[in-house]
Amino acid sequence: MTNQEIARILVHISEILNIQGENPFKIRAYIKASQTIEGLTYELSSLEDKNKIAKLPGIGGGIAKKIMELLETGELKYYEELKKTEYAPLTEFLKISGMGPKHAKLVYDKLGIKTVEELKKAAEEGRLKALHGLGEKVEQNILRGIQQVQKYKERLPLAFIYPRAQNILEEVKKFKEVKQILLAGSLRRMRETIADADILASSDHAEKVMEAFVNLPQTDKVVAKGKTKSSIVTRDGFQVDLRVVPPESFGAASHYFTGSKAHNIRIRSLGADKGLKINEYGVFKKEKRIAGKTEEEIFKSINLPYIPPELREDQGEIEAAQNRKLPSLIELKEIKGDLHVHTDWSDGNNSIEEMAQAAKNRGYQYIAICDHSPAMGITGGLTQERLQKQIEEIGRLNRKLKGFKILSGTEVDIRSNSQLDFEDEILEKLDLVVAAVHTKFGQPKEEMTKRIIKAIENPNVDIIAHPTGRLIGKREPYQVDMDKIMDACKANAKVLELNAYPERLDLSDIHCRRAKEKGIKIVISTDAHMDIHLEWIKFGVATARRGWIEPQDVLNTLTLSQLLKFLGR
DNA sequence: GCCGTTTTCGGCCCGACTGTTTTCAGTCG
Repeated sequence: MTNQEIARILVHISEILNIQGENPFKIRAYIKASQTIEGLTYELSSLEDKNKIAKLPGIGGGIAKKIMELLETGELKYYEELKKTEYAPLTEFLKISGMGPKHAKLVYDKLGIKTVEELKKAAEEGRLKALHGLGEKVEQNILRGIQQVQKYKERLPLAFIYPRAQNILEEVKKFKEVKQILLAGSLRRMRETIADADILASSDHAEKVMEAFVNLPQTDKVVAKGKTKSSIVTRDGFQVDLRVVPPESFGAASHYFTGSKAHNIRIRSLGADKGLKINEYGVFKKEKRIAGKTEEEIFKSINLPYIPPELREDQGEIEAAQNRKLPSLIELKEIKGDLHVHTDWSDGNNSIEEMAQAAKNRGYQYIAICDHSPAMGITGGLTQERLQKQIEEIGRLNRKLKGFKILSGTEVDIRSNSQLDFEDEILEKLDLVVAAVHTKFGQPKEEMTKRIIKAIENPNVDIIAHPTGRLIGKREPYQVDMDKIMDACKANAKVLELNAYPERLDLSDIHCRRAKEKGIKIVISTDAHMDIHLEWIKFGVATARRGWIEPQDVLNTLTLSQLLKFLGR
């Protein structure tokens, strides 16, 4: 059983307990345990010493025992029993915005409603508002919530929300009452998917800002409007929350509004240990505010160095900060080139020269042209002859360009029989070889793992592109043993790509962290099919930062001469 | 259910907004 599956079961347990009205701290314990497991860089099933499970943060004897039962038998009696209880079906209701455990229990207890369909019908017929504690408004909210769930099932990709949220931020920034402003929440932490956008601003006239905010042209619906906090749904169909605090609280509020929730709980509880109350307005000793203007002040009040937003998941960053062992994360400005881009020679939209110029304009020293190989017929993959021609063309362009280098490369297909789609004779002539799986995703884990390892072992291959093949929200990763892949990379001094294409982000943050632990280099590449796609590098860097990656872990932080030396051609 | 050089029992982060209420419960982050 995978970590993902175990985590999902623990969350489901917490949801059932929640509706049953169990102790909230017990419910939180299951959620915390699930988060710990989701953040692990290794599979629990591969753990030799299962006694270590109970030593994981937030996991004690009780949950550890349950996890072991899941690992050993594939089942958990406690969970199976829980699923048979009458409230178990109601967890579906918790996905509906505005509906929590209390309302879920209420509609079941009083009306016997246990499916979303029945709930919708009852709301339409006006039977919910008759219940004690519910009214007209709640009934309408539930109806709207059901429609939302049906319309927007999943969280949206970071790269979709980010520019749109940035647009709204720019609009709000124009209000003259606004002093400071930033994107907060999971957007600031750069999670790969986003449920809603959080924006934080400081002002001495919060109510005026609220008024202007809900009247933005982007607003489709106003979900909530208060004195300091409002929520809208944009025409693009995602929710934006704006919170306004006084300028002297901006740092405290930035920290609070950035989260994660688990990180905040730890920080506030560390404050409480020192007799300090930490909230979004500041750090308070008794009634007296002792900090709050900047985020640094908040961390300092509990003797911690600044923790970058991307690390704030309570996945070890607080301990690392306490021990002064925080990584110095890679930054966008340290990227010196893009080592996986396409051109109009295959399925890209721009010429080699245009891509090179765009890279040069970004301040890069180099770019690697990696068009597809023949097996990728639909992409206009290059034949061996055309690849030879492309090498010559790149040579011509390089003589023309000053202070910039175009590397000739390929994204060669790893065929299902594990053969590469080009002969070694031509691969040898290239500056860089990126290999990738594009077909037969359904292969059994063993075969797929062997298939990729064979490519890693080819001396001409430098990089494995998008190593798990996932498309966020669209396609699950193919079955592959990433531990074995990483070990093969280590043994052969090969590099794993973090593909920054918005729907890929593959390697994931967790895999990055694993790769770092194993001492494997990664390369952050955009897989750009247009010059403007080079911009996506920022989402790749963000994902790497979430994976605790430092500049020395990343191939394309090398200068051109260092890179050529590394490639050794 | 977890956790602990104050503790193995008694704590467990903190506040805004909404709606249905006559002072607060529920939801959300």
